[in-house]
Amino acid sequence: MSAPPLTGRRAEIVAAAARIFARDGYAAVGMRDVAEAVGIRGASLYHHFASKEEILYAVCLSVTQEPNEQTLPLLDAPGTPTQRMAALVRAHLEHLHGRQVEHLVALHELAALSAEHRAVVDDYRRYYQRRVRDVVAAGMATGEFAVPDARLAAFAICDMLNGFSNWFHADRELTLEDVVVGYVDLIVGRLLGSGVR
Amino acid sequence: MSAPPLTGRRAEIVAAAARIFARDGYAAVGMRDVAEAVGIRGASLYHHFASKEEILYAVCLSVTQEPNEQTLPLLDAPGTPTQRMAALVRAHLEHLHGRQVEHLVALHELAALSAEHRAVVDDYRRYYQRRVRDVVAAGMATGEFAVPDARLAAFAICDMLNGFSNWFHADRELTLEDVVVGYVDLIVGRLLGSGVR
DNA sequence: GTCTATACGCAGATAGAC
DNA sequence: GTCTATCTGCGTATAGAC
Repeated sequence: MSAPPLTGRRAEIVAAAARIFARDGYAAVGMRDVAEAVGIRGASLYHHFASKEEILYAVCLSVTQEPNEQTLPLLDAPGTPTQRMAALVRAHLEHLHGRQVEHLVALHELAALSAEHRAVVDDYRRYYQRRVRDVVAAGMATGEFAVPDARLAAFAICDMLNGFSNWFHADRELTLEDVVVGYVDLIVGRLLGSGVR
Repeated sequence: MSAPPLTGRRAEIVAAAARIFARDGYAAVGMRDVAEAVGIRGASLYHHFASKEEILYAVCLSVTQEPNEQTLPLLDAPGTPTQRMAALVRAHLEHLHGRQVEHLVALHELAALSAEHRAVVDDYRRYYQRRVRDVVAAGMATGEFAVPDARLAAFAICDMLNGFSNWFHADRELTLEDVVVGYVDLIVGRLLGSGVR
């Protein structure tokens, strides 16, 4: 069902491409640029990928398929909605931090995917959002969360989390841990919280 | 200092281009496509704009320069930080709603701008974010806002607001007014609020 | 698996008439 | 201000040797 994990040369190409796509924009990057970054010639890339778009697709999958398979299970673990949401926020931010350039590409270049690939990526994103909404609703049912509308809260939470990739720079004032602790508090403690701190 | 307002044919071209760029992605759209949408031939566009990138720049300015000039003054109006922030949230969402396709383009296609134009747009965005952070800090000083870090709260707020363009569809369950009321509550009442409702 | 060489289509931009 | 006609360069992708 899901794509095999990337290994060896393919993984190398995808990593290099993500970095360059994120910096210069997908359209401005040539196959020769990607090839140069891994020390081969442009034509050799076609031994590993059928097209430039296939490389972009692999980049996008690494930040949509992976979180669905690795982060979402936290929502099925034992614990209250409050605890599960806090675990999700932490894991989500830590994952984005490890794949920041890939995520930047996925945020900005979805339009360059083929219709088929775009649909796959969109499905992953929609499902993730749906699961977030479901935990919010679960917390509303237990009385832990005091928000009036789970849909709106889920949009707010996902936008906050994903926005991270756009502004975080490891070399500035804030550390990853600062953001994780701060966002767990903002999201679980304040945005959703019932006021009982 | 600021660009003259768009009028007549130029405005028509920018509006049509924004719609098509938002739907198909800047790179996938040809000058001939933009021209067709306003009922002229591709070459005729060059009477109005020097290049395709200049059209994109005009689109981006309409959702960065405009909010800075029209929405930010609300932060200088009389009233408490709570009141001023609530006014900003409403005005921001209403502005985005009126320029949704332009904003989608600005969110996704910044990489296609020239370095000079990109710098101008980035400056507008940074300044807006800075002003939001300053109101948050002002509310912290008066004790109205109970967040521990103004920077983090400002990122959260801006990402929530701007994310709106990505998911709002006028023909779905939520109306613009639903979102405005809901987000004023989430941001001013809950995220920032001191608990006194 | 990587190379050299090249095909070739597309899209941005120009020239110049009306 | 808009047109027709055209140039031109660039970048994906292929062919085929090593």
